[in-house]
Amino acid sequence: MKPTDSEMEILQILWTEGQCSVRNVHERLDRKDVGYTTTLKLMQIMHDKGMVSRDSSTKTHVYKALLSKEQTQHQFLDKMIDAVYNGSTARLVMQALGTHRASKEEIDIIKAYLDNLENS
Amino acid sequence: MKPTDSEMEILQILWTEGQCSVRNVHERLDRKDVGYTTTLKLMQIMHDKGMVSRDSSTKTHVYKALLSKEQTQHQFLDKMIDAVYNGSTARLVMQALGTHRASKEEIDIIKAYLDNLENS
DNA sequence: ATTTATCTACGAATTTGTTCGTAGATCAAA
DNA sequence: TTTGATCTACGAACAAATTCGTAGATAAAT
Repeated sequence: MKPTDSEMEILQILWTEGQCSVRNVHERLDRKDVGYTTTLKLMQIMHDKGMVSRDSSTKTHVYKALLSKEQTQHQFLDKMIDAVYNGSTARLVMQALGTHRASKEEIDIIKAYLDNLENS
Repeated sequence: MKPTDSEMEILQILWTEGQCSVRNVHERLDRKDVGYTTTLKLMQIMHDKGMVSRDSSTKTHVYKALLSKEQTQHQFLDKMIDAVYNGSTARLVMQALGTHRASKEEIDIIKAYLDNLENS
């Protein structure tokens, strides 16, 4: 099940924070200001869908992401490469590097990574 | 204006084919079988939105993409890097390379590309 | 000329995602 | 123990995207 855009924003927060109350997430949600109950509802839906777990032993429930960050990102990437780049990873990579001007450090990291890939 | 998923599928076809009738697109649209009029309606909407041009001088109208392929891909990539990778291009690139095992040729192309980037 | 196939236009149903208001529970503070 | 702040639950409004059915035009085939 593919997370929606809003769900993705929430997952991002949960992945970095580890665990969060609704208010916690709501405060970190910088996007266009939206009511608190909207965030609440979204997270309830995510719980229904099984994307997050919920500890409801206290009044303020605590949520954790159940979807793996890597797997979810991977899933998005797959879809993107397929839908937008007709299956060519290289084309995506080059466009990403070309238009998003990575820093020298980043480039070096990537080169090292590539060397490693080639030698295995 | 950001194309929806369905619109993106149609744009892909238009980009590769150059120009298409609705039936043309409909036949190349492999996804879950959907009625012909659905495809028609989608393309009409895309025309309303200004994403495609339409030659209606003949009974069977002929459509062309108006959105640039590169620009649209770029736009998607931006959003993806931001929403899914917290803004880190390097992370996206490495995950793309890690899980989509590019060929040696592709890797070499990318390395050359990186060298070029660094020397400018 | 009539039938048949194919096309467009378009309203409307459906589905999915987002938003909020309200009601009731819980807890802390006055 | 009453008040006020904060929480959850949930129905419902709203919005956007997708789907299809039907009607009418057009062109080709019989």
